[in-house]
Amino acid sequence: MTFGRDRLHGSLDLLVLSNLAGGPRYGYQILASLRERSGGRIILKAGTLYPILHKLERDKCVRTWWDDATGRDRKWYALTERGRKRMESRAREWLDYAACVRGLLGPLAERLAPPSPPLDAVGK
Amino acid sequence: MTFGRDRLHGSLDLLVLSNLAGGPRYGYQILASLRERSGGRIILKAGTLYPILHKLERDKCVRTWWDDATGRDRKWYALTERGRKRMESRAREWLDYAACVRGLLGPLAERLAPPSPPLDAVGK
DNA sequence: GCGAGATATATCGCTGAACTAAGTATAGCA
DNA sequence: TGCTATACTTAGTTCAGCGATATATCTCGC
Repeated sequence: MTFGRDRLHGSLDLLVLSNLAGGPRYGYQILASLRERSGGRIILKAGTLYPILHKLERDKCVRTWWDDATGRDRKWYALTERGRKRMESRAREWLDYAACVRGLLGPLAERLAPPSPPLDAVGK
Repeated sequence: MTFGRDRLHGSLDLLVLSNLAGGPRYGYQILASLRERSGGRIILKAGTLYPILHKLERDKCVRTWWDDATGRDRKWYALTERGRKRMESRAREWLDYAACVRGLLGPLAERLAPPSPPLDAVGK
């Protein structure tokens, strides 16, 4: 199942920021990285990603430069200190909200819970 | 901290459905219930809730009736079987997405993780 | 008995994040 | 020579949640 607009809403910039936390990347690479690392469930369109990157750049959360050394013109993005801070606060908020929803779902969450701890060794 | 529009987006109907899973409620009661059970962090406005309830009603996910026995005119909402099914599928999707994001955040999530299992008895 | 504030529901218009769609341009391969 | 993948950009659309506003009743203090 691929996650749509409703699911992604409000967490996309966090996903992009955290993706850049692994080191500088160029746009197209971020698309592929998110697709792969999500198991093909987060498929961003270019028209969705680039405006986000432009905004992060405007906000000085990423620093950018062009590189055409490989023949291909690529625009690279690297997280700034400001970007790292924003990532952390956005992550904190997101995790907090997720915990809150889980709490509200209560037993329903327990029952459907499978995927959260992938290191669940407790035999059923 | 109260969660804003970006956080709530796409999970509000799930929250409403799951709130109704505890038994029939009327609109104003749902507002109060969500506010309290979230520790004051999910504050819905009437103008947000009622359109959601109307849509759930149109979709036959809730059954409704008016009751003025107490003097107050109240419109009660009860989950239908169809609504219960939608709640489950929406919950499954949400939990799945949350797990996916957690996975993408990786060590960042571990580091900021505190709130997720409130029943954490494992001594530190 | 009268105003203030809580209770209770409804609707309209706005905002902005994410999407669609379309465009530009080059590399590599059949 | 075209087709596909790579790589970035921008203009226009959609629609969920929000703010503002309207209506009406109940309760409490004064």
